[in-house]
Amino acid sequence: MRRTKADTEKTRQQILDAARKVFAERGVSRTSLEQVAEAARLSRGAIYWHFANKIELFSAMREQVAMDMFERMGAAQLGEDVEDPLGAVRDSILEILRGLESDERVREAFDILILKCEYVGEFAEVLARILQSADAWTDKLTLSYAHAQRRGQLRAGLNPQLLAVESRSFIFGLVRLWLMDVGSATVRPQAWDMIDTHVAMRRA
Amino acid sequence: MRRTKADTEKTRQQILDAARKVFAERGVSRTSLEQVAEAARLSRGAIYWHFANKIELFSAMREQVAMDMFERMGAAQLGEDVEDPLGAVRDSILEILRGLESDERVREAFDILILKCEYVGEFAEVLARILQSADAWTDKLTLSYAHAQRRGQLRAGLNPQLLAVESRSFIFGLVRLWLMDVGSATVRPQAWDMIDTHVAMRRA
DNA sequence: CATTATATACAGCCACGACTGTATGTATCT
DNA sequence: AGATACATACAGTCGTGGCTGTATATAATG
Repeated sequence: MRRTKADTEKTRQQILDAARKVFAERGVSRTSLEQVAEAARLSRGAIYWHFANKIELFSAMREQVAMDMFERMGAAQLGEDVEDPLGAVRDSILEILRGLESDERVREAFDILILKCEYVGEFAEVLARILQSADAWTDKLTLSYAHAQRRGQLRAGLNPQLLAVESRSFIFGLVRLWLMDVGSATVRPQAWDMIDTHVAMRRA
Repeated sequence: MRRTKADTEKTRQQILDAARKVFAERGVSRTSLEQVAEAARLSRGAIYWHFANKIELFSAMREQVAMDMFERMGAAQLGEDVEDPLGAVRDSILEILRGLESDERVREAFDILILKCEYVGEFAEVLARILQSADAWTDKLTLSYAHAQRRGQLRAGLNPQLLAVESRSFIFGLVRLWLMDVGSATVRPQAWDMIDTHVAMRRA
């Protein structure tokens, strides 16, 4: 059966895709590697060959999507001293929402990370990494707000650093509520307007 | 050994307290009822007498703390047409943070609900209830913002309803980040100032 | 270039422990 | 005596990790 290196990589990707799917459906802890194998139309042997155990699989899945999002966010000129820093902030936030709405992989991954995973034991380390990349993003936000302040775009009496962490909190909560609101009752229809309001309040 | 009804109720409370503790330590799914029993210095028989299974125990634990928080929040005059509606909003939000910092039971419960639980299967229903009570709180926020608008306290061009859901998102995110920030590195020291900033931006 | 040796990439089996739910035993209260 | 409030014993299920088997790719060798 075994063929080329490309096939091996394809198998690995199959496993990652299947894991994301099953994790999102059944939650991480309730998912057995047998179930992942079945979804990938492989055996547990294949999974154990590519990943040492469930956490390594989980981490790999997470990092892959994180890289995707990182690229996506990089498109917005967050942190750079552009003409309209607040516009960059807005674009950056909107990009997250766009990822949630358009990309199923992103949606599933966020769903797992926020609602279908218990951050305990080995998983606690994953939490630290999430916080870490969130910090990096916050630093960029701070820069953009500082630039906005220098350019007189910012409302008086506001601290760029505080604005950044406030924005981060808002977005964390927005994503969580967006995911919780599966019935599209209250959060999802208003998400875009919320972001506009969020940024508008910062304007001078 | 166990005689009066008060003793029975005490046993029940012991179980709930032990469950909260162990859930927070090991996560809900990794916690066996045997471990809860051990922490409560009882046997599994006692747990199965008071609760049908793990979910019922979990739900009971959650509802108890939710009631506590509900009372606590009721103290602030949120939704009422008071002299300073924005102050009521601020007080209400601060009360949450105060609960997190002062009451270990609240802290543990939020920790479980936000970071140590997978909302899958039977637990998905719990999520719906959380969203529900969050909606109720959002309605009160909307009222307060509307009152603020009528009293000219609100900045021009803002929609009370949008402000309310934006606030809700902010708080959800704040609580989550506060819990994630166990090293008290970035979030916790700035939490209070963030809330002040959050409300200040709404002021006319 | 053909053959051989070895590493790779899985599939399948098995032993073990952990947890659940229930059934039964028992002491205390009413 | 009956109901209550537990403790204990038991059976059944499920997941893990390790081990074995094996077919194929890749590298070494002559």
